[in-house]
Amino acid sequence: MRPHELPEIRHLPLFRDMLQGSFETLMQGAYAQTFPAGLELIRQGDPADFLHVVMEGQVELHAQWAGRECTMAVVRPVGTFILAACIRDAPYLMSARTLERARIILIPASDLRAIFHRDTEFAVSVINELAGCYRAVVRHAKGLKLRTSRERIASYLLRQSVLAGNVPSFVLPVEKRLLASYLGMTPENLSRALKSLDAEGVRVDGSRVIITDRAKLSALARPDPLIDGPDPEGASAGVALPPVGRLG
Amino acid sequence: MRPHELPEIRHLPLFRDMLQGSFETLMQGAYAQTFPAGLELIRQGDPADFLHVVMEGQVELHAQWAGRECTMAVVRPVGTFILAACIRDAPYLMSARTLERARIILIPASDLRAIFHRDTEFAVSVINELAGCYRAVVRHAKGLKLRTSRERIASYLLRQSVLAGNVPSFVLPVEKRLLASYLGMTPENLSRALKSLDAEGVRVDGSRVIITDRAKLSALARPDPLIDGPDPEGASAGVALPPVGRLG
DNA sequence: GCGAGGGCTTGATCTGGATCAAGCGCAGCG
DNA sequence: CGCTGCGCTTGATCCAGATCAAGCCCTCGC
Repeated sequence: MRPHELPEIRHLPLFRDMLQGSFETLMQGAYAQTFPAGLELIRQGDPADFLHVVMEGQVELHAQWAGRECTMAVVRPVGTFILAACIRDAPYLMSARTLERARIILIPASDLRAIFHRDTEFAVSVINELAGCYRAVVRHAKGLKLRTSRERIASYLLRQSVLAGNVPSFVLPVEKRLLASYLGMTPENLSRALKSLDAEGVRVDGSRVIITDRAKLSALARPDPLIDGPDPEGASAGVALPPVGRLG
Repeated sequence: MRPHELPEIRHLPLFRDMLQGSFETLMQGAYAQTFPAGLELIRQGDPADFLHVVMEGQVELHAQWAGRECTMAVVRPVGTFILAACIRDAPYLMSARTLERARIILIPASDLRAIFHRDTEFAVSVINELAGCYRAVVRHAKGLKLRTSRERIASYLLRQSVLAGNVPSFVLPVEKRLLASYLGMTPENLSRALKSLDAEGVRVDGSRVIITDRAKLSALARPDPLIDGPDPEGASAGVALPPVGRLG
C-alpha cells in the first residue's frame, strides 16, 4: 500500500468516522494490487471474500444470465463495491471487470464483519452506505420501468452535465456500448437515439456532448430528484452510475 | 397496540437481537393504526417520518413519474418498509398504498436513528436488513434487464411454487394487473403471455396456476439463485416480491 | 335482483427497439 | 506504415410488447 493511499481511504464516508484502532486493524489485513485492463476481478456467484476499494482506474459491474450480459454500474476512484455481499457473507450478485489499468485495495470481508460488531460508529457508516446504495438501485429500477430509452438517455446526459458543473458540453466518461448496456438498450439503439436527440437540443460529436438547448432537453428528460438523485444528504451518497460508484 | 403484536415485532430479524431496553424505548414512541383498503399511506417525495411495520393486510410499494406508474414491491405481514429513507432522513423514493384493510405499526424515524447509534446489536441488524433489501432490488433489476417478459413470468411462477412448498398448483397472491406492473409489462401482455405458457407446462384458471410440466417450465425460466434468490442466509432475507416484503 | 364499475381477456393494429448485416474510422501492433 | 480488430454508425428488416378498442364476468352496493 502506498503512503498517500491510507489517508484517502480513511477519508471515505465509509471509513472516516470509525475508531482509529478499528481502522488500523482493518488496514492490517488489507492489501493493494494493480490489475491490467479488461481483467475479470470477480465473477457473480463467487463467495464474497474481499471488499474492493478502487484507487485508480474504472471498474465495471455487470451481470450475466443465459448468455446475455448487462452493465449494472461503473465504479471509479475513490469508491468501493460489493459491500452488501461481504456483509451478508453471500455470493456476489454481480461480476466486476477492469475497464482500464486499475489499482484496488482488498479488505477481507471477515475483518469487516468482525469490526462493525465492535465499533458502533463504523456500523453506522456501513448503514448509511448501504442505505445510499439501496436507494441508488431503486432509482435505477424506477428509470428502467418508468422511462423510455430516449428519456433515459436525455436524463442521463442532463445528469452528467450537472455533475460536471452545469456545463453545456462534456465528454462521455465511458464507452458508448457500455453506456447503452447500462441504460438498458443496444448500442445501435443508443447511436440512433443520440442522433435523434438533435431535435431536442443535443449535439453529439464522437464522445463529446454539447447541450444546445437545455430547456428543450429538460422537457424530454423531465429530471426528477427521486430518480436522478442526488440524495440531499450529499452528492457523494448513492450516485451509482458511470459518474461515480460505490455499489454494494 | 395489541398484546400479541409486541412479541411479533420483537421476533422480526430487524428487532430480535437488540437490547431489551432499546426495544422498549422504540416501542414507546410507536403506535398502531388500521387503514382501509386503497388508502395512500405515503407518497414518494414525502419526508421519511416513520418506519412502517405491516401486521395485517398487504401494502403495495409503487413509483410514479410523468403520469406513469409502476409497482415496485408488495409487503405482507410481518414485514417493514421504507427503512432506507428513514435512516437517511431522506424523501421516500416510493409511494405506498394499502391493497386491503391493513394494520400498521408506525415507528418514528428519529427514534430509530437515535437507537442504532447506541445499540450496536441493533445497528448490525439494520445492516443485515439493508444489505438484504439492496440485494433484492439488484436481483429485480437484473431480471428486468436480462430476461424477456415470458422469462420473467415463468420464473416468477416457479418461484411462487417453490415458496408455497414446491406444490404444482397455487393461487396468485396478488391481482394480475399488479403482477404485470411488478414484472414490468402491461396487463394485456401478461394475459396473453400466460396463455402462451400453456405450451411450456403451465395452465392458468383465473388466479389459480397449475404447473403441468415443471421441467419444461424450468427450461424456459432457467431459474438462477443470483436472480430469483433466496439468499442462502435465510429464506426470510431479501425476497422482495409479491411473496414477501420488507423493503427500505 | 339489478345495475355499475373494475378486472380480465381477446382482437386488431402500431411502434419502439432488437436483430442482422455491412461499411467506416481510429488505435494498437507487428 | 499498413494490417487488423474493435467500437461506432447506418440501413433494412423483424418482432415483442404497447396501445386502442370492445366485450365478458364477477363483485359490490343499492
